[in-house]
Amino acid sequence: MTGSVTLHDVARRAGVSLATASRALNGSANRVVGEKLRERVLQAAAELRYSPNAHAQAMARGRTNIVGLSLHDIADPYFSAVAAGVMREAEAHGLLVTMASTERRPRAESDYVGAFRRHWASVVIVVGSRTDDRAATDRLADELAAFEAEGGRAVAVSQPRLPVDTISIDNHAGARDLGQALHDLGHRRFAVLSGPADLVTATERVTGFREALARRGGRLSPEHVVPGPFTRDGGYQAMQQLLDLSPDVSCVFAVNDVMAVGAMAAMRDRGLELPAAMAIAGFDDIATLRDVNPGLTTVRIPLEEIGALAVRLALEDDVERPRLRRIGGEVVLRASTPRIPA
Amino acid sequence: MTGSVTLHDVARRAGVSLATASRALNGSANRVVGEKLRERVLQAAAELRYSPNAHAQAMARGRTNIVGLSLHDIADPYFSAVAAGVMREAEAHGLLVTMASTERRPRAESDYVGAFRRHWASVVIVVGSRTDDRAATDRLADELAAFEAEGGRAVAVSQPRLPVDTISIDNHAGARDLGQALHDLGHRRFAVLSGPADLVTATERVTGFREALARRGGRLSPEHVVPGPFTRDGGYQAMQQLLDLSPDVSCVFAVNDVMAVGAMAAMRDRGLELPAAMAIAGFDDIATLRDVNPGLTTVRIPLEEIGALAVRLALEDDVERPRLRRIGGEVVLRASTPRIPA
DNA sequence: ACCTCCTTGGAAAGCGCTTACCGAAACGGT
DNA sequence: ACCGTTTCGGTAAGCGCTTTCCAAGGAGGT
Repeated sequence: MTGSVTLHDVARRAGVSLATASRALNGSANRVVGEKLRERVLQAAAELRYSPNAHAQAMARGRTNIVGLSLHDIADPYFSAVAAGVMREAEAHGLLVTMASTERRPRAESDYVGAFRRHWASVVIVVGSRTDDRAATDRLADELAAFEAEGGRAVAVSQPRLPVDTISIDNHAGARDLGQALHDLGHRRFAVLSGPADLVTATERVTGFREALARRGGRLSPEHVVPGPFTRDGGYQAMQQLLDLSPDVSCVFAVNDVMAVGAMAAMRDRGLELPAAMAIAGFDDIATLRDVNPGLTTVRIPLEEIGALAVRLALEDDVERPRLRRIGGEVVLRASTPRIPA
Repeated sequence: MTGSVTLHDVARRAGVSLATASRALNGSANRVVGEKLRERVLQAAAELRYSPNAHAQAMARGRTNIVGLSLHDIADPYFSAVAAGVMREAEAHGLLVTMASTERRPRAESDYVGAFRRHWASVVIVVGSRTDDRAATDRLADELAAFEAEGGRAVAVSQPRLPVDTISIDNHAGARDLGQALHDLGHRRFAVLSGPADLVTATERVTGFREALARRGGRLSPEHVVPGPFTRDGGYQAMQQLLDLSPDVSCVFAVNDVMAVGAMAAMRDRGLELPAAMAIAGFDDIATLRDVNPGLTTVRIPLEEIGALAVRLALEDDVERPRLRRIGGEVVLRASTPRIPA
């Protein structure tokens, strides 16, 4: 990096000192620069295409306007929706978002928080389901604590048990409501594509669903719970496995929309008619998937709003932390789960 | 920000000078620190949970490991796919990605490049279709030039006419190939949902498509070209408009997949059977939409690979710039465009 | 006319780090 | 035993900016 014009150059060209130039440019509080001088400085800056060095400013001021955002995979519409909310809100506050994809590697999350710490980010947001990996969670908790100890603000999304403000998606209640709604539609014989066993988000959805069935005297036999990756292909394969058992099932709950779409593809590839052959439901209400055919029954989570909320929580002053915000979901019934005639 | 431990603290605790501590920690080139001293420093750093201040390093080194990425809307799967590629490649090179959503505001792009410039980003990538807004394009070109003059590397994706390395998606050829393929399937009466008139990406796709028809002696009458926003809802509305004319059309080309899905929804809402009533094709081959029903015929663009390529181009040394890379698309025929019996 | 107070510009001290440059010690060759 | 080389630690000079402290000058009061 070379040839960049510094404040020094601006000051010289305007014939003033560095101090005056600095004050003229950021209109520093409780100090006023004379009108004509300020004019001169502004003009000089414009002529030179001066652009302040953010790092120098960060050093001198001791803080930055950076939001660090860590998520699993930006190509996943779940995360990109949250990211969109974060960015929208950050932009409204003049903050810049630095983002990292962990690709679900357990250690990456804490590594990235470390990177954000090194950058003196003012806010760090980690979004992504907690896993059972105890060591990784501890490391992350440590790193976040260190970050906050240095004056930063951290918010976790859907990762409870971290020592910071947390936005928790009520997977249990959402799945329970969904289960009840499906039961009310007349379904009795269920299967679940349950995702990875060590993903808390996935297991909460399974247990919530199971609870709903239990309440109504229903059942969910173990062979009807098929684990697999949390992805489209995971849903596809799990569904194939399920179909290989040719089970007596009228309705399948895939623990997220992307998996549900994979499952639908698997059914079609077997020549099964949807939704006649089997009803199917997902979770999340991913925007891009609202037009699949038949329309996918799901639980709507306000993902973008959650991202924005995370930023707002981080920016609030004079509150006691950590806080916990619980976000509920809303069942959305669509054509993929038709009513079963009594 | 306060209470952070500095290199000074580490040096003192290890009983060495700043220089030695610094050298021990980043194993600076051509200078070796004695084994036991290095050990001592590393241990002191670990004990204190030392985390170097990235801004101080940036200042002292005169460069950073930041990639600035500007795109229209991260929630749009097109952009999130490109972003995923950028992040994957950036991570492989130890770079951190700072991202900004312009929400399609013409000025935002240059503003953000300015912000990246202030941060001494080593790489800036701008992705998003160019519009006809001449003033905005000029400003952006200026800002990018200034950025490169200061030693940064910039890459534009699908925005030709910028004075930097450019990855250009061959919309024209892709749409032309698609048009030919559809013609070969037996379609003759076409309509196009053409997107915004000032979006070059959209207009290139329209003209490419039109060219294909012309070559085969086909036609595309003006009333069968319906403009509208580049979004799902834009596709929905444009399709409604088209259907209101109850035109004699057998195949509709929506200039991107998201619009095509909106168009499919509009058809369904009118009770039309897909694909029997009308064939439909899109563009991009968005991964999340590969499982819609009926499968959407489209032109596959390697979006993620394009993002990764952008980073690689920026990092290449000793090449003459600016360069232009043209990326072609590949027609993918699916069930949404059945063959018409002769 | 003198003094005080306020306004406003400048000098300089950092912010935390890297990296010449310098000097001391250790080593080997003769 | 002496001198020329290495080796390796320390000193200090920045990197570009903000901000405190100081000083100079002008306004206003008596």
